[in-house]
Amino acid sequence: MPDQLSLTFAALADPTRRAMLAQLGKGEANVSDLAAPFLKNMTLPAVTKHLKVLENAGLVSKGRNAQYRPCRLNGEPLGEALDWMEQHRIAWEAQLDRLGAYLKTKTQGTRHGRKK
Amino acid sequence: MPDQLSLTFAALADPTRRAMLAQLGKGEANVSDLAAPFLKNMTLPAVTKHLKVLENAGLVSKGRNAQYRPCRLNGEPLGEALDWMEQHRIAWEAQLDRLGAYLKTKTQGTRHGRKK
DNA sequence: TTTATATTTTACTAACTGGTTAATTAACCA
DNA sequence: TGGTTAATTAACCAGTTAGTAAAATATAAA
Repeated sequence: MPDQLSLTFAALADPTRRAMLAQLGKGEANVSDLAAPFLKNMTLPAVTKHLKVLENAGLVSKGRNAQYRPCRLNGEPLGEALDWMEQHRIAWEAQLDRLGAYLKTKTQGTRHGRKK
Repeated sequence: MPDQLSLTFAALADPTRRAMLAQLGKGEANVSDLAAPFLKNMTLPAVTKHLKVLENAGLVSKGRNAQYRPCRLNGEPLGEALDWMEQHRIAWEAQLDRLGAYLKTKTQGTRHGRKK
């Protein structure tokens, strides 16, 4: 049984699932709404499976409304994954500094503006 | 051939690999240095394979020094993954707001330092 | 009650993952 | 030269993943 962080990252490791999450970020959606953009490329059961991965990772929860299953985002595990990355970002960048690379061109401006 | 973002998240979806990245964040390390903390749980070829996943995702690059293979972090794809998450964070949190949930109980304090 | 819509389940693939042991390559050291 | 250390490769296995087609379930609508 993998840890939560691994479940979350694994769930993110697929463009279909990332797109579904992005759409859910705009609000609740039924399975067929979520599936619509992908039905050119895959069948509905395939989408159901992706959704199941997102559910098992705790990123999405599904309700019931008649024959519909309205899905909504659960941001918490995503926040934990983001935390992990933020927590190590400093070290990566330090590593990059050691190579004298990327930082100037990539992380200026607002990108990771958080701290305090 | 999966996209870079998927490769990156897939590489992160394993605690051994995350630990290796964390160690590399502190500086270069040879394969056996990287392997040391895990040799109670797995063999060296297993570590080599994990390292290969990190290399294929472009997160780690390996040099040569005599019989050693000094590995170092390449933070760039990690930054891209972080960007993706940051970019969608707002939407997740908006979604949470809509439910009036979690934020007060879960993210008070420093975690996702966001507005009042 | 029948029919249509929304979604899931089942059963089946092919490919990938994460691990193993044993053998191999590469470079140093005596 | 022979031996040791560092790391990879090869061959194999069990379990998971991502997809399919076809059947089943659940609810609404006529």
